[in-house]
Amino acid sequence: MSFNQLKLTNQLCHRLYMASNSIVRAYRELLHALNITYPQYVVMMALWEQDKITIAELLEKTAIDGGAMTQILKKMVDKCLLEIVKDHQDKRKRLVQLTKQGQALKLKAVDIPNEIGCKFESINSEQADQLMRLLDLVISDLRV
Amino acid sequence: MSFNQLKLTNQLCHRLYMASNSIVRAYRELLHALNITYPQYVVMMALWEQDKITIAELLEKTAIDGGAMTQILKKMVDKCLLEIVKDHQDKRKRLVQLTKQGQALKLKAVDIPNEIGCKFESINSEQADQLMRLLDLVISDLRV
DNA sequence: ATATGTTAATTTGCATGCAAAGTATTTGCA
DNA sequence: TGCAAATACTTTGCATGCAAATTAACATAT
Repeated sequence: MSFNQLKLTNQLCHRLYMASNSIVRAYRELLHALNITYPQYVVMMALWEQDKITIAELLEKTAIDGGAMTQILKKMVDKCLLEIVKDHQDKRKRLVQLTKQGQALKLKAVDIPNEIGCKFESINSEQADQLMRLLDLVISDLRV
Repeated sequence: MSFNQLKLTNQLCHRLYMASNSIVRAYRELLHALNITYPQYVVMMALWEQDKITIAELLEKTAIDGGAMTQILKKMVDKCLLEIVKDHQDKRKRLVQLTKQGQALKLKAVDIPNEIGCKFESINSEQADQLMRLLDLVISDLRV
């Protein structure tokens, strides 16, 4: 691998780091009205799609760290967005379930994707698609 | 914008979030031997390229948050990797300068880019280049 | 049936990322 | 000259991300 490519890889990683921070910052602004953070929004998205799933399934869907998830869910319970109930089949497991408030928040969040989409002025549908495919390669390569 | 594209944008953001976390995790492993974190490595990269610059310039180069930078530099001073000296021209400014140890670490870090590069098995040079260009668009669009 | 290993979650400790408030300095302008 | 606005940083408080250690509950092999 050439020197230039080595430098490219380093720069690529730095760009990914910058882009991710930018994304979270952009969402922060929009989510402020809903009083949730980006990781909390990701959790809500997962639950709006499929409610009453185990924490393990939620971890799988969101790719959020397990240790962080415990804290995040705790805060969301405090906000009355969801509740955590025991699984009587397997007492190790716990099920995450939206409250009425949590379900209702979906309506308030309906414009978020559009508002985020509007920020991507210079990226068209094909580029977004391509970017997504490339990111999947990165994620897949880095998965041990 | 169609529903599918809205969903795509959301997924794109999530992928960026996942990819960035994966990158930092991958570096963590490699940087463990050097006893520094990824943001600290980014600071070192900037200083190896140009030493004795102001904190503002370092913020510009690294895209690290100002509040975080103060803490990061403090830890790096504790590790004797760099020192912070006053700028006599403008007493508001402070200059960041590598110590001998900080300079010497460059040699130990010489293989890092290659080791990271090796992890990207399924991405060739052109794809990396393209990914970088797309990320620049994202970063640019999200910059207020 | 019991010891061992595996799973599902939580806890802890450390390092950011970021907004907002605070502290010096320096500039710019009336 | 004098003072408000702009700069360059630091501090504080809150929310993760992650590794490592723990706890509780299943699974399995012997």
